[in-house]
Amino acid sequence: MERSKVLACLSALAHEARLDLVRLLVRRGEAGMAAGDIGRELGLTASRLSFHLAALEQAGLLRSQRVSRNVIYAVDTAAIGQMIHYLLADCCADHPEVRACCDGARGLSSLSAP
Amino acid sequence: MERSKVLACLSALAHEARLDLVRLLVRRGEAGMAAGDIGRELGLTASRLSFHLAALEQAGLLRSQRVSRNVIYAVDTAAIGQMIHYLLADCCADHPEVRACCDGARGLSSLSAP
DNA sequence: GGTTCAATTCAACGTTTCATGAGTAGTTGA
DNA sequence: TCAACTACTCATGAAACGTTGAATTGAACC
Repeated sequence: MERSKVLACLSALAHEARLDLVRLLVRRGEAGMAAGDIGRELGLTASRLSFHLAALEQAGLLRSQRVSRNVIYAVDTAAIGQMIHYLLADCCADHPEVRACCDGARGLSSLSAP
Repeated sequence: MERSKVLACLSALAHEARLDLVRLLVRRGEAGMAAGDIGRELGLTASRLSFHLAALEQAGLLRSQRVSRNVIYAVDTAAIGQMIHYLLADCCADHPEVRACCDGARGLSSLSAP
């Protein structure tokens, strides 16, 4: 994944509502979810929802598909994975401690400090 | 790592100059780097540098230490790891494809498309 | 004490982002 | 075609962000 796209993804994820959106949609998997259902689930107004969905889709984190009246949204799990891969490999140069914290739970420095 | 802190980290990283800062400092490791040297390396003015360093430090991604006239900055690798861990585990519910893309290189959807 | 270097803080400005509500476009079924 | 429904777009104002240059603080050296 290119640098500019990673920045777009980070920017898109750096918002409470959009992190909730991704969290919800990841759990729905490939099947995805209709925009209206998402709005009801998360308590977002139609325009706010549309705004945030568009931001995530433009960043490449979501895909949408019209099905009759509804528009079904689903996460692009590969895009999320690639973004994280960029952070780990390119940005952090596969730093072992970053990997450890990422794979494990807390990280070495948290363990060494009481 | 808490949700609000993850949002702060994402927000801090979603900027070109700050991603460069982290990339540079990760490669310096524990030793870190003086603010002036960072500015020369990345071609940032003093106030811009200071602004971005403060943003990263406030998000908990950097630590600073005054040494004589200089202020030495170093990344908190555990914090980066924990942020990524949150994205993988909490936000993406340890989705296998996200993990695969993150550990591997490209991800399944990129492989299936030519 | 005074000077110099390093780094931060501050105010100002323009830009971008966000939330809201109203209005618009596309789809369905009678 | 019409009404009902779903989802999107637009205009507005408020808030946050990013850049700049000047002023300030802190430490070291004469």
